[in-house]
Amino acid sequence: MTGKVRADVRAPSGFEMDVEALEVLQRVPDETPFPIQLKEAGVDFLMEHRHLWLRTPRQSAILRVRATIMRAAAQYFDDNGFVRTDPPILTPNACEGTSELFEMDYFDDDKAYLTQSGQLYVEATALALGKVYSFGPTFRAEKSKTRRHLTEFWMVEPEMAFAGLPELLELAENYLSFIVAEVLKKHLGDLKVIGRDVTKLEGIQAPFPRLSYEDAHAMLVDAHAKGLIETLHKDGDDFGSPDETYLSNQFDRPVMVHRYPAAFKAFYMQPDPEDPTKALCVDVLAPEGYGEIIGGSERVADYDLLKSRIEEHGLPLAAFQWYLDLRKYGSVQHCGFGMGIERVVAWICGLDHVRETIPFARTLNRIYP
RNA sequence: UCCUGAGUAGCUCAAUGGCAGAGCAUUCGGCUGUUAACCGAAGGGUUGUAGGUUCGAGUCCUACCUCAGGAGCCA
Repeated sequence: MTGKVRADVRAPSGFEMDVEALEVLQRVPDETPFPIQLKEAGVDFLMEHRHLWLRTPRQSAILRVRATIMRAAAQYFDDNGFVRTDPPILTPNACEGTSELFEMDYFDDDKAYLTQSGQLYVEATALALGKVYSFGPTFRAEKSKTRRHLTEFWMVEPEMAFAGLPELLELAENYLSFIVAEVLKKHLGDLKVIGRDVTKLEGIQAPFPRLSYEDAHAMLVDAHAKGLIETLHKDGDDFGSPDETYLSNQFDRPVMVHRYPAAFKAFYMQPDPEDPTKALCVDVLAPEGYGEIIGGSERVADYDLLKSRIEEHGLPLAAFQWYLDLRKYGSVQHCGFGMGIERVVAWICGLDHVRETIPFARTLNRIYP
């Protein structure tokens, strides 16, 4: 359509266009009308028509916000001395275990796996370049059917040499604050279309609350005594989803839970020198029940300790030889975290499910379209 | 893998064990300052699949399939 735009108080937008010419580019047959109505529809139907669902105002708005989040997620690091070093997507071994990987044949005799994290590789580039990050798709073959899980999702992973947990916490809170600010700067209109309460985002500014595992445990015991959560948290156990939801709901900005028991954490996490049963790690829990959006830690820098950790976890030493080399030839303190883009988009947009945060979500039961 | 719930018209949903319906969409007619319009009419069904109980099953029973979101695990 072409024509002249004029102001008109009767129009909701304040403007009307007087059409002077109209050309039909394509006529959709009446018998097969456009399948998506601006009415309520079921999840299965909408996902089956994801390629057309994208044309609705709300879905378009979400993808515009996602694009800004992805740009901001890279820009912050680019502007702060980090070098982008993307790790391989095809990997020879698991990062932390082998149970949840997508496996494929790699030519004649070998197996390859789709990466579930680039972390081990960015440790290598960090020890070469200082401050680095990676940003790309990752894959988990977990049979998780929840509003927070995709089998294919995008992760951004910074890694810093000569830095430890305190620096990592600062990085995380400044990083998230920057991303939220960028979205608020550019997408108030889109957030309105999405129906997001932006007052919840305006307060997302560093510093973020810090909560030790011990203090978090105490809060959960207290909450259970008051009947606010069903199951009693046992000291020394990991937090369950309901625990994390409760904890995050006690704060109006992301809460950084640190120093979990090393017993149930990954083999590469550095023990706390003040209490070696704890790991120098952090989970950042988003507000409003959106769960863990960042997980990170200081890494084991010592060769012998790392080697014994690998053995304790029953992992094949041969596969980690190169990773051990990083400790053999000039090892220094280093740390990093991984942030799941889709969970951040879901949180910032206030969505019910991460499947709306990515153009074509891959989930346990769907790989079409 | 486990738990819970749901499968009825293109979509969203009704229907005490007793004639399978409504709104939206589609078609036709009317109306209209509309923007998820409004008024009238029409067409549209193997009630997820396979068995079973019953005079009679969308409804009750069994198995299976599909989907949902929760647990576990994770970002």
